[in-house]
Amino acid sequence: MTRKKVKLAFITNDSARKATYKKRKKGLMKKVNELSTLCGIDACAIIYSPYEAQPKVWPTNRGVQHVVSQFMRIPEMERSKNMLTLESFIRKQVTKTNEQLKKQMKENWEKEMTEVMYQCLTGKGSITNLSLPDLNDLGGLVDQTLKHISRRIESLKKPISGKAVAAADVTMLALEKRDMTVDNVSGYMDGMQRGTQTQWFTDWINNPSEHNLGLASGYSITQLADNPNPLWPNSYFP
Amino acid sequence: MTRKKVKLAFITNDSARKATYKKRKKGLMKKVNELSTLCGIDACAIIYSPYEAQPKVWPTNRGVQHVVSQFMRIPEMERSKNMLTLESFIRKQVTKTNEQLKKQMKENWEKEMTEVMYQCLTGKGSITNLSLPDLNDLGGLVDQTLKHISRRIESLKKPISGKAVAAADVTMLALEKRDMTVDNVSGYMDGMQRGTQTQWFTDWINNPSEHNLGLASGYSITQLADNPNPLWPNSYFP
DNA sequence: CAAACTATGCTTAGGAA
DNA sequence: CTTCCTAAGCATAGTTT
Repeated sequence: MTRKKVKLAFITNDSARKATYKKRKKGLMKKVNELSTLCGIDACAIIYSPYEAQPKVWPTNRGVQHVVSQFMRIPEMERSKNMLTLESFIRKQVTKTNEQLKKQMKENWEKEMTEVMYQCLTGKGSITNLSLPDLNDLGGLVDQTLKHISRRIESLKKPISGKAVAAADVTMLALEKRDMTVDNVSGYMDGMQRGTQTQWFTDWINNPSEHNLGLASGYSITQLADNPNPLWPNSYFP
Repeated sequence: MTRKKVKLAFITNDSARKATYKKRKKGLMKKVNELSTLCGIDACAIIYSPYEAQPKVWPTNRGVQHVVSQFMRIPEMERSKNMLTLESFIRKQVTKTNEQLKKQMKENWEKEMTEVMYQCLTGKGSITNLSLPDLNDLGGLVDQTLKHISRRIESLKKPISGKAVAAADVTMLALEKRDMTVDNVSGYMDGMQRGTQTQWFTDWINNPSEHNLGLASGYSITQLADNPNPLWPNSYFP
């Protein structure tokens, strides 16, 4: 029974690989729980394996349970103090989650544009074969952006009335556009691309690899992979 | 140098705990990579620690890299076909991400309300000691909701002009509210709580464990844990 | 197949620099 | 607070049941 130093490479033997998988998965699970318990932190592991239909996930739950039980265990007198701690904690969480939200919205928008671009590239009916709901979504994104820009511009000017009127104008304009027919909306989108998005689009055409297949521009794949909060998997096999 | 069998429990000594954390985190990282390499699978670990500002993540990258390289390797002639596949894939991703976005927004909202509630509970100046930016955020959430509701109501009525006018009204109202003083906004928020959120708050007071400390109501902890794409962790130590 | 076993190599607690 | 060191304790490859 002489065991060699295991070579860190894919195990070609199917049964041996599965055996190793099972053993190491168990070990990894144990390690995650130990780290979580010993250091009082939240941790989880996610394993996408062909051996199990669903990706295996181990959140420890401990964190949540601990927070709840600990909070309930302390005397009423001291809760007030802890509440403040909890409160500031929650506020941090809110800020953090809001940042994630922004990132997601940006990603979403870029993905939608990429979808349209693929359709243009393949010439498959260009934008007219987009579903009506999709077009509405795109329209929504566009007028959201317009609104945002208008507000920022107008917020540099003083009068409140001017503010409201400007925002209202944009809203009306946006709603008007949203009510256009499919064909009209297509034309509208074409206009948008020429006006605002053509540059990015052209860049993408000329050098698609640099734009990471529709991932948010400004994020390289490496950066995305290092994202501390990945929505894993961000990619799949097409 | 006699080492005892380590007791599997929270390490109270701060420096010892941090040392253990660092060592074990490194070890866990290695284990995850080994499992991934040996068995040819995707795996990642997420550790939410107080020792690092951002949660530490190790996605294997393998999935993403494989997708990209495979796509780039196929002949130009066939790309068009794959693009369509990719396109439908992207569309699915967009839908998925949008659902997550909704969940996050819901979570955010509940968290914000929880924060306000804690302040009310502890009586610490009720809402007046919220920072001005925070109040603006809250106001933003409120007028976003108002806008959304108004749009849905108005979209049931026919005329385009009516639509635009209603949205414009809401926008103006929202902007007006946003421009109120801190004191006025506090009163405004108080009104909101009494009117809409008191029930949830009361339920939470009576049975906090069922509400999971601000996690989106309707998600049990178990459900959240089984989510294949968890934004882990949703909780921390206060 | 799965479970048990066990020698070997790896991880890591505790101390030292 | 690091980094390095070492032995105790653990994980697990290969084998047997």
